[in-house]
Amino acid sequence: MARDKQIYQLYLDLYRKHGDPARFWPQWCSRNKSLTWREVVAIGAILTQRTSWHNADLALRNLRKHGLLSLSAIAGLRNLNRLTEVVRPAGFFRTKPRRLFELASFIVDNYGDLETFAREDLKAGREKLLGLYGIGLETADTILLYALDKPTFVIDEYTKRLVIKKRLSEKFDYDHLQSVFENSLPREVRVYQNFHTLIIVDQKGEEASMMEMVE
DNA sequence: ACCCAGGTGGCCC
DNA sequence: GGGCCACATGGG
Repeated sequence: MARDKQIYQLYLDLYRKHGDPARFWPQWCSRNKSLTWREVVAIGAILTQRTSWHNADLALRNLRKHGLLSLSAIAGLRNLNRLTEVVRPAGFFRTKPRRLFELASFIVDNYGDLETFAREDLKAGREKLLGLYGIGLETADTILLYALDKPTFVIDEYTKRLVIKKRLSEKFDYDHLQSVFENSLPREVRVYQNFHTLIIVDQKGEEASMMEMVE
């Protein structure tokens, strides 16, 4: 089977096996979309860097409890002392608060909110996110795909493991793997979102802990 | 007492 | 430009 057909078939198989992966997304992401759901996704993308979702979730709950679960609240902070304490469960307390503040002030100062930033086209928005401290390829694509509904495929550790296991590529650098997936799938945001989630759910098991942070 | 988890930036050669 | 390495917390 040609590689592109094989990859799309893999998506169909995973979908059939696990069902609609949207049910694994946190409630604030799937249903009950509040005005700030994009912001929670973007903040979560930074908090979960090299960190279990459970720990990132503890930090998200803490942010909400302290009224800091929004980009404007974070951007308005005088210093990072309180933010540091609040996101501590997510680890990397020296870097993550600064990364959150950089993203928040960039969006708030230049666009006001993520709805407005989402008007940038994919390529321009991606370049701008990548220019921020602490936002690399995976975090940028995660924000673009899940918070801004842009069609860019996220390559993470789970995706790489799948590529190795199924021998989908000989090269493993980010850009190449991304093109392998994007060239094999219909260019649809929902397909990219579903596939990425399914890859994780398939490896972690059905109890994928993304379901936490309910209300 | 280990080992791991949706990465990133800063070194080194 | 690829190949290491520190970074921090909570849970198994």
